[in-house]
Amino acid sequence: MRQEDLPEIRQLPLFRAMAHENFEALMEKSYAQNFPAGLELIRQGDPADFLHVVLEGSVELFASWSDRDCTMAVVHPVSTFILAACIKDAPYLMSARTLERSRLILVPSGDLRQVFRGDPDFAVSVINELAACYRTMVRNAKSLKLRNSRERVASYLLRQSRLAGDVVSYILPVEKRLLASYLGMTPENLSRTLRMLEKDGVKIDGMRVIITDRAKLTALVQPDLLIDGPDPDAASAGIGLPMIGGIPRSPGTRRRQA
Amino acid sequence: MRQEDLPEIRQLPLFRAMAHENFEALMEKSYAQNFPAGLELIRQGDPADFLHVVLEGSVELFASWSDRDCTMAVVHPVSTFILAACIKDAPYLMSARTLERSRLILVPSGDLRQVFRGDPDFAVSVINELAACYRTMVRNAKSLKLRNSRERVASYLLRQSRLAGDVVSYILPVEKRLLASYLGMTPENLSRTLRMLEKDGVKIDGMRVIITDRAKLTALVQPDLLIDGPDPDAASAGIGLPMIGGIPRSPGTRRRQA
DNA sequence: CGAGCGGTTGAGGCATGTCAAGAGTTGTGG
DNA sequence: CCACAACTCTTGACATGCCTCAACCGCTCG
Repeated sequence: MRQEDLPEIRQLPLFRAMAHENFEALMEKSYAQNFPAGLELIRQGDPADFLHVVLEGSVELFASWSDRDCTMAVVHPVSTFILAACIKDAPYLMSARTLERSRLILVPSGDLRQVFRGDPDFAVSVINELAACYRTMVRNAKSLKLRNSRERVASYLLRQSRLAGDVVSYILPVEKRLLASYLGMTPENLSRTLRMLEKDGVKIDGMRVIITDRAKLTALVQPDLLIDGPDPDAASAGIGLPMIGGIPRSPGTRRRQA
Repeated sequence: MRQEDLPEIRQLPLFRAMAHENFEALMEKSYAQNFPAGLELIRQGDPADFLHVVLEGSVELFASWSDRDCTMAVVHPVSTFILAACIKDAPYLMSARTLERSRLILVPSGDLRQVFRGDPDFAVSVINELAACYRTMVRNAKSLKLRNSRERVASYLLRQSRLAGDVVSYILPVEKRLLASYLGMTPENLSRTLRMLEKDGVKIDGMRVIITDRAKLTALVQPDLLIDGPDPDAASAGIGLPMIGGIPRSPGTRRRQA
Protein backbone atom coordinates (compact mmCIF):
# COMPACT_ATOMS: atom_id res chain seq x y z
CA MET A 1 0.00 0.00 0.00
CA ARG A 2 1.53 3.26 -1.12
CA GLN A 3 0.82 6.26 1.04
CA GLU A 4 0.10 8.46 -1.94
CA ASP A 5 -2.81 6.22 -2.95
CA LEU A 6 -4.69 6.81 0.25
CA PRO A 7 -6.08 10.31 -0.39
CA GLU A 8 -7.63 9.19 -3.65
CA ILE A 9 -9.32 6.23 -2.03
CA ARG A 10 -10.38 8.29 0.91
CA GLN A 11 -12.32 10.63 -1.32
CA LEU A 12 -14.33 7.86 -2.96
CA PRO A 13 -18.03 8.14 -2.11
CA LEU A 14 -17.73 4.79 -0.43
CA PHE A 15 -14.93 5.79 1.93
CA ARG A 16 -15.47 9.52 2.23
CA ALA A 17 -17.76 9.65 5.25
CA MET A 18 -16.32 6.98 7.51
CA ALA A 19 -14.43 7.63 10.74
CA HIS A 20 -10.77 8.28 10.24
CA GLU A 21 -9.56 5.48 12.47
CA ASN A 22 -11.78 2.98 10.66
CA PHE A 23 -10.42 4.05 7.33
CA GLU A 24 -6.90 3.69 8.60
CA ALA A 25 -7.61 0.27 10.02
CA LEU A 26 -9.28 -0.92 6.82
CA MET A 27 -6.44 0.28 4.65
CA GLU A 28 -3.94 -1.38 6.90
CA LYS A 29 -5.54 -4.73 6.19
CA SER A 30 -5.68 -4.07 2.47
CA TYR A 31 -3.24 -4.78 -0.32
CA ALA A 32 -2.33 -2.68 -3.31
CA GLN A 33 -1.07 -4.52 -6.32
CA ASN A 34 -0.22 -4.08 -9.98
CA PHE A 35 -1.53 -6.50 -12.57
CA PRO A 36 -0.60 -7.00 -16.22
CA ALA A 37 -3.17 -6.70 -19.01
CA GLY A 38 -5.49 -9.60 -19.63
CA LEU A 39 -5.22 -11.15 -16.19
CA GLU A 40 -8.26 -12.83 -14.73
CA LEU A 41 -8.65 -11.27 -11.31
CA ILE A 42 -11.85 -13.00 -10.33
CA ARG A 43 -13.65 -16.05 -11.56
CA GLN A 44 -17.40 -16.20 -11.17
CA GLY A 45 -18.40 -18.64 -8.47
CA ASP A 46 -15.33 -17.96 -6.32
CA PRO A 47 -15.90 -16.84 -2.73
CA ALA A 48 -15.87 -13.07 -2.31
CA ASP A 49 -12.69 -12.51 -0.36
CA PHE A 50 -11.88 -8.95 -1.39
CA LEU A 51 -13.59 -5.77 -2.39
CA HIS A 52 -11.67 -4.45 -5.39
CA VAL A 53 -10.84 -0.81 -6.03
CA VAL A 54 -9.43 0.24 -9.38
CA LEU A 55 -6.77 2.94 -8.99
CA GLU A 56 -5.28 2.85 -12.48
CA GLY A 57 -6.10 0.97 -15.66
CA SER A 58 -9.44 -0.68 -16.36
CA VAL A 59 -11.21 -3.90 -15.56
CA GLU A 60 -13.87 -5.80 -17.48
CA LEU A 61 -16.66 -7.56 -15.63
CA PHE A 62 -18.04 -10.43 -17.65
CA ALA A 63 -20.32 -13.42 -17.20
CA SER A 64 -20.12 -16.92 -18.59
CA TRP A 65 -22.56 -19.74 -19.10
CA SER A 66 -22.36 -22.88 -21.11
CA ASP A 67 -19.80 -22.00 -23.77
CA ARG A 68 -20.77 -18.35 -24.01
CA ASP A 69 -19.69 -15.23 -22.26
CA CYS A 70 -20.59 -11.57 -22.35
CA THR A 71 -19.36 -8.26 -21.03
CA MET A 72 -21.42 -6.87 -18.20
CA ALA A 73 -19.47 -3.69 -17.40
CA VAL A 74 -16.12 -1.98 -17.55
CA VAL A 75 -14.71 -0.39 -14.42
CA HIS A 76 -12.48 2.67 -14.63
CA PRO A 77 -10.57 4.52 -11.91
CA VAL A 78 -11.42 5.34 -9.28
CA SER A 79 -14.21 2.90 -8.61
CA THR A 80 -14.97 -0.26 -6.72
CA PHE A 81 -16.55 -3.46 -7.91
CA ILE A 82 -18.19 -6.62 -6.55
CA LEU A 83 -19.38 -4.85 -3.46
CA ALA A 84 -22.59 -6.88 -3.25
CA ALA A 85 -20.86 -10.24 -3.14
CA CYS A 86 -18.54 -9.00 -0.39
CA ILE A 87 -21.41 -7.77 1.70
CA LYS A 88 -23.37 -10.98 1.42
CA ASP A 89 -20.23 -13.10 1.69
CA ALA A 90 -21.57 -14.93 -1.34
CA PRO A 91 -19.92 -16.23 -4.53
CA TYR A 92 -19.13 -13.72 -7.24
CA LEU A 93 -21.74 -13.67 -9.98
CA MET A 94 -19.35 -12.17 -12.51
CA SER A 95 -15.74 -12.68 -13.49
CA ALA A 96 -13.25 -9.85 -13.81
CA ARG A 97 -10.15 -9.35 -15.93
CA THR A 98 -7.82 -6.45 -16.52
CA LEU A 99 -8.07 -4.81 -19.92
CA GLU A 100 -4.72 -3.11 -19.52
CA ARG A 101 -1.97 -2.90 -16.96
CA SER A 102 -3.83 -1.91 -13.80
CA ARG A 103 -3.30 -1.02 -10.19
CA LEU A 104 -5.88 -2.24 -7.70
CA ILE A 105 -6.50 -2.24 -3.98
CA LEU A 106 -7.93 -5.34 -2.39
CA VAL A 107 -9.92 -4.84 0.79
CA PRO A 108 -10.63 -8.03 2.76
CA SER A 109 -14.40 -8.48 2.73
CA GLY A 110 -14.49 -9.74 6.31
CA ASP A 111 -12.92 -6.54 7.60
CA LEU A 112 -15.25 -4.57 5.38
CA ARG A 113 -18.30 -6.17 6.91
CA GLN A 114 -16.94 -5.69 10.38
CA VAL A 115 -16.37 -1.99 9.84
CA PHE A 116 -19.75 -1.19 8.42
CA ARG A 117 -21.35 -2.90 11.37
CA GLY A 118 -19.53 -0.50 13.66
CA ASP A 119 -19.48 2.70 11.62
CA PRO A 120 -22.92 4.11 10.81
CA ASP A 121 -21.53 6.68 8.41
CA PHE A 122 -19.75 4.00 6.47
CA ALA A 123 -22.90 1.89 6.48
CA VAL A 124 -24.81 4.76 4.93
CA SER A 125 -22.13 5.13 2.28
CA VAL A 126 -22.31 1.44 1.46
CA ILE A 127 -26.07 1.61 1.19
CA ASN A 128 -25.92 4.53 -1.17
CA GLU A 129 -23.27 2.87 -3.28
CA LEU A 130 -25.25 -0.34 -3.51
CA ALA A 131 -28.46 1.47 -4.32
CA ALA A 132 -26.66 3.27 -7.14
CA CYS A 133 -25.35 -0.04 -8.44
CA TYR A 134 -28.78 -1.56 -8.31
CA ARG A 135 -30.31 1.32 -10.18
CA THR A 136 -27.63 1.17 -12.82
CA MET A 137 -28.39 -2.49 -13.33
CA VAL A 138 -32.09 -1.76 -13.63
CA ARG A 139 -31.33 0.85 -16.27
CA ASN A 140 -29.27 -1.68 -18.16
CA ALA A 141 -32.02 -4.23 -18.03
CA LYS A 142 -34.54 -1.66 -19.23
CA SER A 143 -32.33 -0.67 -22.12
CA LEU A 144 -31.91 -4.29 -23.11
CA LYS A 145 -35.59 -5.10 -22.97
CA LEU A 146 -37.12 -1.92 -24.29
CA ARG A 147 -34.72 -0.95 -27.06
CA ASN A 148 -33.52 -2.71 -30.17
CA SER A 149 -29.85 -2.84 -31.00
CA ARG A 150 -29.82 0.27 -33.14
CA GLU A 151 -31.44 2.27 -30.38
CA ARG A 152 -29.01 0.92 -27.82
CA VAL A 153 -26.02 1.88 -29.93
CA ALA A 154 -27.35 5.35 -30.68
CA SER A 155 -28.22 6.03 -27.05
CA TYR A 156 -24.82 4.81 -25.96
CA LEU A 157 -23.02 7.13 -28.36
CA LEU A 158 -25.12 10.09 -27.31
CA ARG A 159 -24.68 9.34 -23.64
CA GLN A 160 -20.92 9.15 -23.89
CA SER A 161 -20.95 12.54 -25.55
CA ARG A 162 -22.99 13.93 -22.70
CA LEU A 163 -20.76 12.39 -20.05
CA ALA A 164 -17.77 14.02 -21.71
CA GLY A 165 -19.52 17.38 -21.46
CA ASP A 166 -21.73 17.42 -24.54
CA VAL A 167 -18.69 17.29 -26.77
CA VAL A 168 -19.10 17.02 -30.52
CA SER A 169 -16.35 14.46 -30.82
CA TYR A 170 -14.72 11.91 -28.56
CA ILE A 171 -12.79 8.66 -28.56
CA LEU A 172 -14.52 5.40 -27.72
CA PRO A 173 -13.30 4.33 -24.28
CA VAL A 174 -13.28 0.62 -25.12
CA GLU A 175 -12.70 -1.49 -28.18
CA LYS A 176 -15.69 -2.14 -30.38
CA ARG A 177 -15.63 -5.86 -29.86
CA LEU A 178 -16.18 -5.35 -26.16
CA LEU A 179 -18.71 -2.60 -26.70
CA ALA A 180 -20.73 -4.92 -28.89
CA SER A 181 -20.90 -7.53 -26.16
CA TYR A 182 -21.83 -4.89 -23.63
CA LEU A 183 -24.65 -3.70 -25.84
CA GLY A 184 -25.89 -7.22 -26.46
CA MET A 185 -24.93 -7.74 -30.07
CA THR A 186 -22.23 -9.25 -32.25
CA PRO A 187 -19.21 -7.25 -33.42
CA GLU A 188 -20.37 -7.63 -37.03
CA ASN A 189 -23.75 -6.25 -36.19
CA LEU A 190 -22.30 -3.33 -34.28
CA SER A 191 -20.08 -2.50 -37.22
CA ARG A 192 -23.03 -2.47 -39.59
CA THR A 193 -25.17 -0.51 -37.17
CA LEU A 194 -22.53 2.20 -36.74
CA ARG A 195 -22.47 2.53 -40.51
CA MET A 196 -26.24 2.83 -40.71
CA LEU A 197 -26.25 5.54 -38.07
CA GLU A 198 -24.27 7.90 -40.27
CA LYS A 199 -27.52 9.08 -41.78
CA ASP A 200 -28.89 9.71 -38.29
CA GLY A 201 -26.42 12.31 -37.12
CA VAL A 202 -23.33 10.49 -35.89
CA LYS A 203 -20.21 9.47 -37.76
CA ILE A 204 -17.60 6.97 -36.65
CA ASP A 205 -14.03 7.14 -37.84
CA GLY A 206 -12.02 4.37 -36.31
CA MET A 207 -12.25 4.92 -32.59
CA ARG A 208 -13.41 8.51 -33.00
CA VAL A 209 -17.06 9.43 -32.69
CA ILE A 210 -18.33 12.64 -34.26
CA ILE A 211 -21.79 13.97 -33.59
CA THR A 212 -22.77 15.53 -36.92
CA ASP A 213 -26.38 16.34 -36.10
CA ARG A 214 -27.18 16.26 -32.41
CA ALA A 215 -30.83 17.17 -32.86
CA LYS A 216 -31.39 14.35 -35.30
CA LEU A 217 -29.57 11.84 -33.15
CA THR A 218 -31.44 12.96 -30.06
CA ALA A 219 -34.74 12.59 -31.85
CA LEU A 220 -33.82 9.04 -32.77
CA VAL A 221 -32.64 8.09 -29.29
CA GLN A 222 -35.41 9.71 -27.29
CA PRO A 223 -33.11 9.86 -24.28
CA ASP A 224 -34.83 9.02 -21.04
CA LEU A 225 -33.52 10.03 -17.65
CA LEU A 226 -34.86 6.79 -16.25
CA ILE A 227 -32.66 4.75 -18.58
CA ASP A 228 -29.77 6.92 -19.65
CA GLY A 229 -28.93 8.42 -16.30
CA PRO A 230 -27.77 10.75 -14.85
CA ASP A 231 -27.53 9.48 -11.31
CA PRO A 232 -24.13 11.08 -11.05
CA ASP A 233 -23.34 8.87 -8.07
CA ALA A 234 -23.53 5.75 -10.13
CA ALA A 235 -21.04 7.19 -12.54
CA SER A 236 -18.36 7.62 -9.94
CA ALA A 237 -19.13 4.60 -7.85
CA GLY A 238 -20.93 1.40 -8.55
CA ILE A 239 -20.18 -2.22 -8.51
CA GLY A 240 -18.31 -1.27 -11.57
CA LEU A 241 -20.42 1.24 -13.23
CA PRO A 242 -18.72 4.18 -14.61
CA MET A 243 -20.67 2.07 -16.96
CA ILE A 244 -19.02 1.98 -20.21
CA GLY A 245 -19.74 -1.46 -21.25
CA GLY A 246 -22.94 -3.09 -20.50
CA ILE A 247 -25.08 -5.92 -21.48
CA PRO A 248 -25.49 -8.15 -24.50
CA ARG A 249 -28.32 -10.58 -24.97
CA SER A 250 -28.66 -14.14 -25.97
CA PRO A 251 -26.87 -13.85 -29.18
CA GLY A 252 -24.68 -10.93 -28.46
CA THR A 253 -22.77 -13.40 -26.48
CA ARG A 254 -19.60 -14.69 -27.93
CA ARG A 255 -18.05 -18.08 -27.91
CA ARG A 256 -15.93 -18.36 -24.90
CA GLN A 257 -12.30 -17.91 -25.76
CA ALA A 258 -10.80 -20.92 -24.05
CA MET B 1 -52.57 -0.14 10.15
CA ARG B 2 -54.04 -3.30 11.59
CA GLN B 3 -52.33 -4.67 14.65
CA GLU B 4 -52.42 -8.21 13.28
CA ASP B 5 -50.29 -7.19 10.30
CA LEU B 6 -47.37 -6.14 12.45
CA PRO B 7 -45.93 -9.56 13.37
CA GLU B 8 -45.70 -10.54 9.72
CA ILE B 9 -43.89 -7.36 8.79
CA ARG B 10 -41.68 -7.61 11.82
CA GLN B 11 -40.37 -10.99 10.69
CA LEU B 12 -39.35 -9.76 7.26
CA PRO B 13 -35.58 -9.91 6.80
CA LEU B 14 -35.64 -6.17 6.37
CA PHE B 15 -37.35 -5.44 9.69
CA ARG B 16 -36.35 -8.44 11.76
CA ALA B 17 -33.16 -7.17 13.36
CA MET B 18 -34.02 -3.56 14.16
CA ALA B 19 -34.60 -2.18 17.61
CA HIS B 20 -38.13 -2.60 18.85
CA GLU B 21 -38.81 1.06 19.48
CA ASN B 22 -37.60 1.94 15.98
CA PHE B 23 -39.90 -0.62 14.46
CA GLU B 24 -42.79 0.73 16.45
CA ALA B 25 -41.99 4.29 15.44
CA LEU B 26 -41.65 3.39 11.78
CA MET B 27 -44.93 1.50 11.72
CA GLU B 28 -46.67 4.37 13.40
CA LYS B 29 -45.77 6.62 10.50
CA SER B 30 -46.85 4.02 7.95
CA TYR B 31 -50.14 3.38 6.24
CA ALA B 32 -51.80 0.10 5.39
CA GLN B 33 -54.21 0.15 2.51
CA ASN B 34 -56.20 -2.11 0.22
CA PHE B 35 -56.12 -1.62 -3.52
CA PRO B 36 -58.27 -3.08 -6.29
CA ALA B 37 -56.80 -5.11 -9.13
CA GLY B 38 -55.15 -3.26 -11.97
CA LEU B 39 -54.39 -0.10 -10.09
CA GLU B 40 -51.23 1.79 -10.90
CA LEU B 41 -49.53 2.31 -7.56
CA ILE B 42 -46.39 3.93 -8.84
CA ARG B 43 -45.44 5.64 -12.05
CA GLN B 44 -41.82 5.56 -13.09
CA GLY B 45 -40.21 8.96 -12.68
CA ASP B 46 -42.26 9.87 -9.63
CA PRO B 47 -40.40 10.82 -6.46
CA ALA B 48 -39.89 7.90 -4.09
CA ASP B 49 -42.14 8.82 -1.19
CA PHE B 50 -42.87 5.38 0.23
CA LEU B 51 -41.30 2.01 0.59
CA HIS B 52 -43.97 -0.52 -0.35
CA VAL B 53 -44.58 -3.81 1.41
CA VAL B 54 -46.93 -6.36 -0.12
CA LEU B 55 -49.00 -8.12 2.53
CA GLU B 56 -51.60 -9.77 0.32
CA GLY B 57 -52.12 -10.01 -3.43
CA SER B 58 -49.41 -9.38 -6.00
CA VAL B 59 -47.82 -6.43 -7.72
CA GLU B 60 -46.19 -6.16 -11.13
CA LEU B 61 -43.14 -3.98 -11.62
CA PHE B 62 -42.83 -2.81 -15.19
CA ALA B 63 -40.87 -0.33 -17.22
CA SER B 64 -41.89 1.86 -20.14
CA TRP B 65 -40.08 3.68 -22.87
CA SER B 66 -41.28 5.23 -26.06
CA ASP B 67 -44.48 3.33 -26.76
CA ARG B 68 -43.27 0.04 -25.29
CA ASP B 69 -43.36 -1.49 -21.88
CA CYS B 70 -42.17 -4.68 -20.30
CA THR B 71 -42.53 -6.61 -17.06
CA MET B 72 -39.50 -6.45 -14.83
CA ALA B 73 -40.71 -8.45 -11.83
CA VAL B 74 -43.72 -9.62 -9.88
CA VAL B 75 -43.81 -9.12 -6.14
CA HIS B 76 -45.64 -11.54 -3.89
CA PRO B 77 -46.29 -11.42 -0.14
CA VAL B 78 -44.53 -10.76 2.03
CA SER B 79 -41.94 -8.67 0.25
CA THR B 80 -40.90 -5.10 -0.25
CA PHE B 81 -40.17 -3.21 -3.42
CA ILE B 82 -38.50 -0.01 -4.65
CA LEU B 83 -36.16 0.05 -1.71
CA ALA B 84 -33.30 1.52 -3.73
CA ALA B 85 -35.24 4.57 -4.89
CA CYS B 86 -36.33 5.26 -1.31
CA ILE B 87 -32.80 5.07 0.00
CA LYS B 88 -31.41 7.37 -2.62
CA ASP B 89 -34.46 9.61 -2.49
CA ALA B 90 -34.44 9.37 -6.28
CA PRO B 91 -37.20 8.92 -8.87
CA TYR B 92 -38.62 5.44 -9.33
CA LEU B 93 -37.10 3.64 -12.29
CA MET B 94 -40.05 1.28 -12.62
CA SER B 95 -43.78 1.54 -12.42
CA ALA B 96 -45.95 -0.73 -10.29
CA ARG B 97 -49.51 -1.96 -10.58
CA THR B 98 -51.59 -4.47 -8.67
CA LEU B 99 -52.33 -7.70 -10.49
CA GLU B 100 -55.16 -8.54 -8.12
CA ARG B 101 -56.82 -7.04 -5.10
CA SER B 102 -53.90 -6.37 -2.77
CA ARG B 103 -53.07 -5.10 0.66
CA LEU B 104 -49.94 -2.99 1.05
CA ILE B 105 -48.09 -1.06 3.67
CA LEU B 106 -46.53 2.25 2.75
CA VAL B 107 -43.53 3.33 4.79
CA PRO B 108 -42.53 6.98 4.34
CA SER B 109 -39.07 6.94 2.79
CA GLY B 110 -37.89 9.92 4.83
CA ASP B 111 -38.60 8.11 8.08
CA LEU B 112 -36.97 5.04 6.65
CA ARG B 113 -33.77 6.88 5.92
CA GLN B 114 -33.79 8.49 9.31
CA VAL B 115 -34.13 5.17 11.10
CA PHE B 116 -31.36 3.40 9.27
CA ARG B 117 -29.06 6.26 10.09
CA GLY B 118 -29.72 5.67 13.77
CA ASP B 119 -30.12 1.90 13.94
CA PRO B 120 -27.02 -0.08 12.89
CA ASP B 121 -28.87 -3.38 12.90
CA PHE B 122 -31.49 -2.00 10.57
CA ALA B 123 -28.77 -0.55 8.37
CA VAL B 124 -27.20 -3.97 8.06
CA SER B 125 -30.57 -5.46 7.14
CA VAL B 126 -31.09 -2.84 4.46
CA ILE B 127 -27.64 -3.49 3.06
CA ASN B 128 -28.28 -7.20 2.87
CA GLU B 129 -31.64 -6.70 1.27
CA LEU B 130 -30.22 -4.35 -1.33
CA ALA B 131 -27.30 -6.64 -2.06
CA ALA B 132 -29.74 -9.47 -2.64
CA CYS B 133 -31.77 -7.28 -4.99
CA TYR B 134 -28.69 -6.31 -6.88
CA ARG B 135 -27.59 -9.88 -7.28
CA THR B 136 -31.02 -10.91 -8.48
CA MET B 137 -30.88 -8.20 -11.09
CA VAL B 138 -27.44 -9.37 -12.21
CA ARG B 139 -28.79 -12.90 -12.57
CA ASN B 140 -31.63 -11.60 -14.68
CA ALA B 141 -29.26 -9.68 -16.90
CA LYS B 142 -27.05 -12.74 -17.28
CA SER B 143 -29.99 -14.90 -18.22
CA LEU B 144 -31.11 -12.37 -20.80
CA LYS B 145 -27.72 -12.00 -22.37
CA LEU B 146 -26.39 -15.52 -22.22
CA ARG B 147 -29.48 -17.58 -23.02
CA ASN B 148 -31.84 -17.67 -25.95
CA SER B 149 -35.56 -17.64 -25.43
CA ARG B 150 -36.00 -21.39 -25.38
CA GLU B 151 -33.34 -21.73 -22.71
CA ARG B 152 -34.88 -18.98 -20.65
CA VAL B 153 -38.29 -20.58 -20.75
CA ALA B 154 -36.97 -24.03 -19.90
CA SER B 155 -34.85 -22.74 -17.03
CA TYR B 156 -37.77 -20.76 -15.69
CA LEU B 157 -40.03 -23.81 -15.69
CA LEU B 158 -37.42 -25.95 -14.00
CA ARG B 159 -36.65 -23.31 -11.42
CA GLN B 160 -40.27 -22.89 -10.43
CA SER B 161 -40.47 -26.61 -9.90
CA ARG B 162 -37.44 -26.47 -7.65
CA LEU B 163 -38.78 -23.52 -5.68
CA ALA B 164 -41.96 -25.45 -5.05
CA GLY B 165 -39.90 -28.32 -3.65
CA ASP B 166 -38.89 -30.23 -6.77
CA VAL B 167 -42.50 -31.00 -7.52
CA VAL B 168 -43.42 -32.84 -10.70
CA SER B 169 -46.36 -30.57 -11.38
CA TYR B 170 -47.38 -27.06 -10.45
CA ILE B 171 -49.51 -24.13 -11.54
CA LEU B 172 -47.95 -21.14 -13.23
CA PRO B 173 -48.02 -18.27 -10.74
CA VAL B 174 -48.69 -15.62 -13.38
CA GLU B 175 -50.49 -15.41 -16.68
CA LYS B 176 -48.51 -16.36 -19.75
CA ARG B 177 -48.74 -12.96 -21.33
CA LEU B 178 -46.93 -11.46 -18.38
CA LEU B 179 -44.48 -14.32 -18.17
CA ALA B 180 -43.58 -13.77 -21.81
CA SER B 181 -42.76 -10.14 -21.16
CA TYR B 182 -40.76 -11.08 -18.09
CA LEU B 183 -38.75 -13.57 -20.12
CA GLY B 184 -38.16 -11.10 -22.92
CA MET B 185 -40.35 -12.49 -25.65
CA THR B 186 -43.77 -12.11 -27.25
CA PRO B 187 -46.78 -14.10 -26.03
CA GLU B 188 -46.98 -15.83 -29.40
CA ASN B 189 -43.40 -16.90 -29.18
CA LEU B 190 -43.80 -18.16 -25.64
CA SER B 191 -46.79 -20.18 -26.71
CA ARG B 192 -44.86 -21.82 -29.51
CA THR B 193 -41.81 -22.38 -27.33
CA LEU B 194 -43.86 -24.13 -24.66
CA ARG B 195 -45.16 -26.43 -27.36
CA MET B 196 -41.69 -27.19 -28.64
CA LEU B 197 -40.50 -28.04 -25.14
CA GLU B 198 -42.87 -30.99 -24.89
CA LYS B 199 -40.22 -33.12 -26.53
CA ASP B 200 -37.69 -31.92 -23.95
CA GLY B 201 -39.31 -33.21 -20.82
CA VAL B 202 -41.98 -30.71 -19.80
CA LYS B 203 -45.63 -30.51 -20.73
CA ILE B 204 -47.95 -27.55 -20.31
CA ASP B 205 -51.68 -27.98 -19.94
CA GLY B 206 -53.32 -24.61 -19.56
CA MET B 207 -51.79 -23.11 -16.45
CA ARG B 208 -50.46 -26.45 -15.24
CA VAL B 209 -46.85 -27.44 -15.77
CA ILE B 210 -45.87 -31.11 -15.69
CA ILE B 211 -42.26 -32.23 -15.64
CA THR B 212 -42.33 -35.42 -17.69
CA ASP B 213 -38.59 -36.03 -17.85
CA ARG B 214 -36.60 -34.06 -15.33
CA ALA B 215 -33.25 -35.45 -16.42
CA LYS B 216 -33.83 -34.45 -20.01
CA LEU B 217 -35.06 -31.01 -19.07
CA THR B 218 -32.15 -30.48 -16.72
CA ALA B 219 -29.70 -31.47 -19.42
CA LEU B 220 -31.23 -28.90 -21.72
CA VAL B 221 -31.26 -26.13 -19.15
CA GLN B 222 -27.83 -26.68 -17.65
CA PRO B 223 -28.94 -24.94 -14.48
CA ASP B 224 -26.30 -22.67 -13.01
CA LEU B 225 -26.25 -21.54 -9.41
CA LEU B 226 -24.85 -18.21 -10.55
CA ILE B 227 -27.92 -17.55 -12.68
CA ASP B 228 -30.77 -19.64 -11.35
CA GLY B 229 -30.28 -18.96 -7.70
CA PRO B 230 -30.59 -20.00 -4.95
CA ASP B 231 -29.77 -17.00 -2.80
CA PRO B 232 -32.69 -17.83 -0.57
CA ASP B 233 -32.60 -14.29 0.78
CA ALA B 234 -33.42 -12.81 -2.57
CA ALA B 235 -36.44 -15.05 -2.77
CA SER B 236 -37.98 -13.61 0.34
CA ALA B 237 -36.85 -10.06 -0.05
CA GLY B 238 -35.82 -8.06 -3.02
CA ILE B 239 -37.00 -5.00 -4.75
CA GLY B 240 -39.67 -7.38 -5.69
CA LEU B 241 -37.98 -10.57 -6.40
CA PRO B 242 -39.69 -13.59 -5.22
CA MET B 243 -38.94 -13.36 -8.86
CA ILE B 244 -41.67 -14.82 -10.77
CA GLY B 245 -41.75 -12.56 -13.64
CA GLY B 246 -38.70 -11.03 -15.00
CA ILE B 247 -37.28 -9.50 -18.04
CA PRO B 248 -38.14 -9.30 -21.69
CA ARG B 249 -35.89 -7.85 -24.35
CA SER B 250 -36.18 -5.49 -27.16
CA PRO B 251 -38.94 -7.23 -28.85
CA GLY B 252 -40.43 -8.99 -25.95
CA THR B 253 -41.74 -5.65 -25.15
CA ARG B 254 -45.33 -5.03 -25.90
CA ARG B 255 -47.13 -2.04 -27.20
CA ARG B 256 -48.15 0.08 -24.33
CA GLN B 257 -51.77 -0.36 -23.53
CA ALA B 258 -52.86 3.24 -23.38
C1' DC C 1 8.21 -10.32 -41.88
C1' DG C 2 4.44 -13.12 -40.58
C1' DA C 3 1.07 -14.48 -37.05
C1' DG C 4 -2.63 -12.86 -34.61
C1' DC C 5 -6.24 -9.99 -33.72
C1' DG C 6 -9.73 -6.31 -34.32
C1' DG C 7 -12.61 -4.50 -37.56
C1' DT C 8 -15.39 -4.49 -41.92
C1' DT C 9 -18.20 -6.35 -45.48
C1' DG C 10 -21.09 -9.66 -47.94
C1' DA C 11 -24.11 -13.80 -48.45
C1' DG C 12 -27.19 -16.63 -46.35
C1' DG C 13 -30.09 -18.63 -42.67
C1' DC C 14 -32.53 -18.95 -38.43
C1' DA C 15 -34.82 -17.05 -34.52
C1' DT C 16 -38.04 -14.08 -33.33
C1' DG C 17 -41.33 -10.44 -34.14
C1' DT C 18 -45.75 -8.90 -36.62
C1' DC C 19 -50.18 -9.41 -38.31
C1' DA C 20 -54.43 -11.79 -38.50
C1' DA C 21 -57.98 -14.93 -37.25
C1' DG C 22 -60.43 -17.88 -34.17
C1' DA C 23 -61.47 -20.62 -29.78
C1' DG C 24 -62.02 -20.46 -24.93
C1' DT C 25 -62.67 -17.82 -20.63
C1' DT C 26 -64.07 -14.17 -17.70
C1' DG C 27 -66.55 -10.32 -16.33
C1' DT C 28 -70.39 -7.10 -16.86
C1' DG C 29 -74.64 -5.16 -17.64
C1' DG C 30 -79.22 -5.53 -19.36
C1' DC D 1 -79.51 -15.56 -16.29
C1' DC D 2 -78.09 -14.71 -20.60
C1' DA D 3 -75.52 -12.11 -24.07
C1' DC D 4 -72.10 -9.41 -25.33
C1' DA D 5 -67.54 -7.38 -24.76
C1' DA D 6 -62.98 -7.85 -23.64
C1' DC D 7 -59.25 -10.42 -22.96
C1' DT D 8 -55.94 -14.46 -23.09
C1' DC D 9 -54.14 -17.98 -25.57
C1' DT D 10 -53.16 -20.40 -29.70
C1' DT D 11 -52.03 -21.18 -34.46
C1' DG D 12 -50.65 -19.98 -39.14
C1' DA D 13 -48.47 -17.08 -42.63
C1' DC D 14 -45.24 -13.77 -43.36
C1' DA D 15 -41.53 -10.31 -42.54
C1' DT D 16 -37.21 -9.02 -40.69
C1' DG D 17 -33.64 -8.29 -37.26
C1' DC D 18 -29.82 -10.35 -35.96
C1' DC D 19 -26.64 -14.08 -36.05
C1' DT D 20 -23.28 -17.18 -38.62
C1' DC D 21 -19.80 -18.10 -41.61
C1' DA D 22 -16.25 -16.62 -44.52
C1' DA D 23 -13.12 -13.59 -46.64
C1' DC D 24 -10.35 -9.65 -46.50
C1' DC D 25 -7.91 -5.44 -44.73
C1' DG D 26 -4.90 -3.14 -41.65
C1' DC D 27 -2.56 -2.77 -37.54
C1' DT D 28 0.43 -4.41 -33.74
C1' DC D 29 3.81 -6.94 -31.87
C1' DG D 30 7.01 -10.48 -31.40
